[in-house]
Amino acid sequence: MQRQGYIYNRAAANLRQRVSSTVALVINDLSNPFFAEFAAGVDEALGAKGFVTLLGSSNESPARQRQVLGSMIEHHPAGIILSPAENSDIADVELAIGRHAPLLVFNRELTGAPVAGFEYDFLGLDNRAGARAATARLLALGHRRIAFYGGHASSSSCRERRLGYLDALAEAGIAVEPHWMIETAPTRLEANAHAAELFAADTAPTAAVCYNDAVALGLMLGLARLGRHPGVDFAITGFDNIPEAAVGVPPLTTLNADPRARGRQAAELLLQRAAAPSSPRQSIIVPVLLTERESTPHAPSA
Amino acid sequence: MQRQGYIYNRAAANLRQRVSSTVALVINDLSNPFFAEFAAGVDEALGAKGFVTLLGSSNESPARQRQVLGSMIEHHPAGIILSPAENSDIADVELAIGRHAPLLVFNRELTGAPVAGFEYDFLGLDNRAGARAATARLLALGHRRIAFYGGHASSSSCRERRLGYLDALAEAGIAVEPHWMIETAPTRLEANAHAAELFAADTAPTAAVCYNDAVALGLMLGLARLGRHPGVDFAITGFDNIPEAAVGVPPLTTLNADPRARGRQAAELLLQRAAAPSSPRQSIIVPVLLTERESTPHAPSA
DNA sequence: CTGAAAGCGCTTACAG
DNA sequence: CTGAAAGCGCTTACAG
Repeated sequence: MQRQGYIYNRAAANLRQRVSSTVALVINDLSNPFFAEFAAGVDEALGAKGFVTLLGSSNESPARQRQVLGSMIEHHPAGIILSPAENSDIADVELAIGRHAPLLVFNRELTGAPVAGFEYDFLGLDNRAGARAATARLLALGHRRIAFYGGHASSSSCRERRLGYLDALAEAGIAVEPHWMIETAPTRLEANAHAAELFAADTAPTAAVCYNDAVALGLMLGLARLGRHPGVDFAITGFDNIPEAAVGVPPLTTLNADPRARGRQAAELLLQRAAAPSSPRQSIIVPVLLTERESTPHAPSA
Repeated sequence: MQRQGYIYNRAAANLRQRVSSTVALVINDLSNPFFAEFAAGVDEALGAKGFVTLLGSSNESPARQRQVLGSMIEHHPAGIILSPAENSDIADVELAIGRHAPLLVFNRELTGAPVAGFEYDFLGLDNRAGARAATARLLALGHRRIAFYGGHASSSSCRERRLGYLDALAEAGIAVEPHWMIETAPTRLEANAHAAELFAADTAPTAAVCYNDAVALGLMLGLARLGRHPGVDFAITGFDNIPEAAVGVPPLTTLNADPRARGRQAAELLLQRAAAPSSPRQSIIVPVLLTERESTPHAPSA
């Protein structure tokens, strides 16, 4: 049959059968290893089920995201997996895709008021419980002055992680000093630059729960610059468990989000949803587990 | 028109018009930042021209790559951008996609004998000239014992980079000691583990040209473990200029491959090709420029 | 059971 | 210039 170079035309078949063999994947930032791993996981699971991934990238721009979604929806995908750009509105997304394909939102909640009749599934990390576990571990190691370092409070994941941190401190009966909560862009560079703020007052922390691994690695550099020794006289935890975390100096204690597994999970949830469009929407919050490495020494006995 | 939720069916339009608005992108390893950036660049440029990216991932497996290409080709893309898995054969690729879509190969040459009538464009980096420039710079800084560190000699990019290194040393009239060429997997972890091999003989190098940035960053950790101080008593260069290179300790002198720009370039080349299917095939080798940072001190004056 | 016809949602070439 | 018909490559429901 195909010895003469015949190639099956799946688009024609899909048109006739009124089904789709594609799934759209729209990512806020492919150059972030966390999302790149997620995309790899999605593609892996979709490929295994015979689906092809339509890739789109929003670069954290809601305008670009709208455009990309609009272009994707014209290919009538079986579903859409969206890791939203910061500050992307429910109403915007609804406008772009209508109700023509099931939507799975990953990692961040959409902002704005719900739109009547527009529903979607959600897959996210248990940011609050994760940050709480990291903070609790530092408390168990004897730390009493613990900072929450990095991230933008405008992002839902940062707010949730801060809550978990506050939960743990409140439970231990510790009042948080204002200068223990330091806001930075969630990048290595910015985290490096703000390290000195931790030591601006005399109730300086002996440990920091960082917003994510990039921030934690940046803070390590910043501390070294200030003559401190992370993993020796200062304890640091991260969030995500990116590959660099294990090979940092010192190796970083962090929360394991396993983005590749999340990608596979997202793909499977979406395909289930596509098969059962009217069953109730789900919101799945995945627990994240602490992976202990050498960056979290005991508190100084002083 | 679309107030009532009408959505244009581009697949039907493509079928009727006998054109395609998709391009397939098959990547060997999305979790490598270099390729993730490349993918982001491709998607960006394709999106701007109204094309949608079909994403596939081979995970460095030629078998999986064949399968992915087969599944992509059924969607009749306007073209295929392939960053091949290691050891993927021309004949294999031809079998999977036939001559139904123009092919652009990125970064690595396909292996095996050419297949008559099966042609493709190629976009790659000037590995040889790049490595040569890095080596020449180390020579200019006074280094005389320079290693080539990391990478698998079975990969064409590693062989090419080694040739550039040898070019520069030969030009300077320096004979290479066997233990100056150390093979490791191209990862941070492996590069870290083999650092001691540099100092196994008494003609130990004072500098190393590394296969890529991951290897260079790993080697830095390994040197620190051995009580050496990269950027002070040992010079290191990388290859790629991944984001981590600029924020390492010390910041890494490296060759700027700008994968995102390569992605945009690949997309544009492919669309040109799709518009002019019969013009002669091109092989474009992009120069890579040295970005100097603090990891390359002068040779010790001893 | 086999084979010709109708139809998915578009676009285009052709008749009125 | 407008409107109905044909056709892209498939699948499916129906006639023989």
